[in-house]
Amino acid sequence: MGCRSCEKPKVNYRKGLWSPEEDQKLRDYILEHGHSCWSAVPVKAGLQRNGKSCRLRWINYLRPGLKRGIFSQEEEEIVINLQARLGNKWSQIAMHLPGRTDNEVKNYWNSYLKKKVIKAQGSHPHGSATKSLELTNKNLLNHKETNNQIPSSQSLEPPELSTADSGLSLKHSMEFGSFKGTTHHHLPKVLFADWLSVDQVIEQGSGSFGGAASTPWNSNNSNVDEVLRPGSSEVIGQSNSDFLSGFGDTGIYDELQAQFEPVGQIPGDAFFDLFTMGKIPGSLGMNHDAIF
DNA sequence: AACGTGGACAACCGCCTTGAC
DNA sequence: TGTCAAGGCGGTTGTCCACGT
Repeated sequence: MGCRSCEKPKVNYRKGLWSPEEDQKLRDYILEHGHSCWSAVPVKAGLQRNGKSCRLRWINYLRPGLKRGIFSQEEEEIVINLQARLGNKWSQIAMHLPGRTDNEVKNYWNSYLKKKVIKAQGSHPHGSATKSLELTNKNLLNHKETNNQIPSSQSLEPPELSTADSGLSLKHSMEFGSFKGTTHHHLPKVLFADWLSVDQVIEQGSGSFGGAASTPWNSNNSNVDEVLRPGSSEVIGQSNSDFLSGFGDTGIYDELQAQFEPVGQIPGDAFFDLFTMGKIPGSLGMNHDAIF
């Protein structure tokens, strides 16, 4: 872990929100060089941030494959269930939710799900397991029975095919009729990663895409590929492990880079309205299905 | 229209773990 | 084997924005 070869110039690190320009610099740098040493990234990328901040920004916001916006019913149930079993092990919980970060899961829990669970417990004061949780476990059991893909209480490792499962669930959640009503009232955010044509990347970079093609998430399983392929789902076949970390094949990333645009640069009125099939920026094309 | 309030989310802080030296 | 620095993670805080008064 330690990287003593890294230079550590004393810098007055910038704090606070990241500007689009900073995002651009960080993304450009990582796409070209990877991040073998986070402490070196800000220096080499020309950022007045510390390495930790860069890492966090990349993982939580810039990393390809991230899914933003409203949690689906299935995702919500997984969070509730795993939180009940694991406690606040957000990174572990996030492993079961492809495209979600621990920070996002944590925020969602703290701002919404926790209250929901407490409320459910309040309305069902008898028994530790609330009706909602019972339902959750039941649903998860059903998933497991049918797909054998949902984390069991015995194995808290990310299930090999959980992306496929989530993919199915998420696909289901995309159906208008099943769209979950939550307290969220924001329009879905669209990130640069969301319109990344990942299948193209995977196909072109098979085996060389930062090891992505050999991850359990998408290896040896055509179902995963089928489910996660743009057009059928919304996330790319990546786990929440550091995506693209330490890669060296810049050819692929040139391709990626050409497709990326930072979210901060998206005109506010240019969001693709999934539900009304409304406006879509011409530059985006339809090869991104990741709206949420 | 102005102000206050609360929710959502981004980012920071601090601790722990890991690995190089 | 001990020390140190980077990475990882969970808790907390800060900021922005929508909504109500």
